[in-house]
Amino acid sequence: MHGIAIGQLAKAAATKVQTIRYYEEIGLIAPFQRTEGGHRIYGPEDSGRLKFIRHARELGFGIEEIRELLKLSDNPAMSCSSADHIASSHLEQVELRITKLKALRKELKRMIDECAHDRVGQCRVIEVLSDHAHCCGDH
Amino acid sequence: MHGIAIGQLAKAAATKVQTIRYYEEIGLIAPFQRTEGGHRIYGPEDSGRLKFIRHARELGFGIEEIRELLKLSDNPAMSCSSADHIASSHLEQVELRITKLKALRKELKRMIDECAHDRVGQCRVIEVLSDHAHCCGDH
DNA sequence: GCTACAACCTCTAGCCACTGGAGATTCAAG
DNA sequence: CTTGAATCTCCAGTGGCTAGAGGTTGTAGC
Repeated sequence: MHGIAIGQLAKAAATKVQTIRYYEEIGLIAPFQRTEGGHRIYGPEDSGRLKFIRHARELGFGIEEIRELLKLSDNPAMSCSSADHIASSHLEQVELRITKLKALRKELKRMIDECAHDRVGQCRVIEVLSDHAHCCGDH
Repeated sequence: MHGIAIGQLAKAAATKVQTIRYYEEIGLIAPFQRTEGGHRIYGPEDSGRLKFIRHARELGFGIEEIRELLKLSDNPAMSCSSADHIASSHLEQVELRITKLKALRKELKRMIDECAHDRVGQCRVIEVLSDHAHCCGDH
């Protein structure tokens, strides 16, 4: 019996066993075979596929985006522009999140810096949270 | 009957009605009274409380953090250092997220920039995702 | 062949912070 | 008194896993 068990696959891609079963459930990856007793058996190419998935997840791609990217990766003759499009719009989202988080950081810093009192009654943190008008940002 | 209905409260704090009921369920905010028919009636101070919650959520605080902040806000005589601590550690988390997102952005940009081919077979996006070794970051 | 025991199986439920919908009831205006 | 908007409760779903119960299989050593 050539092939590896789910535990080995998990270790190879630094994933949890349950996560792999979950990916199977949603149709991202499937064992090419089962043992008589029902244990999953994976081929070596599955390790690459799972790493692909994990890597894309680390880069923040959603499951549907990954499903699309996998389809592209499975068909090397297809146009590259789809992959490019997915990645580009994902980049946009990331840019947006960075911008928002920076504004947030500014707000938090200001809030904390100005809190030099020892009673909550004069606490800037509480005060700023209580009244949106204290904000400088536009959230 | 003085007091406002849940719909008005929702409008005042730019929240959905269901969200307010959810906050009640988890013990963040409660109507001071109900009508005979069971409709919730809120006092004017509830609007401030809800805005406080929403504002803290916008700033990325989790529910448990907000629960703590509300407790502090309800007791103005308490020490300010707790609020400061919550806000500071939250700021740390934000800093961390920004750092990670910036690394991610770099990765994505490089991936997209290098993709100047028209077949997926030569697509950098797919290639980078397939092999972690292509990454410059440390994720 | 037998015994341990690790690894695997399926199924269910939980996480966070909501959001949406079904179907019934209540409130306020005219 | 009628209409219709607003509210009520209860249940299910989102995304991307993660954890656990309770049972079965695979494998190594004797």
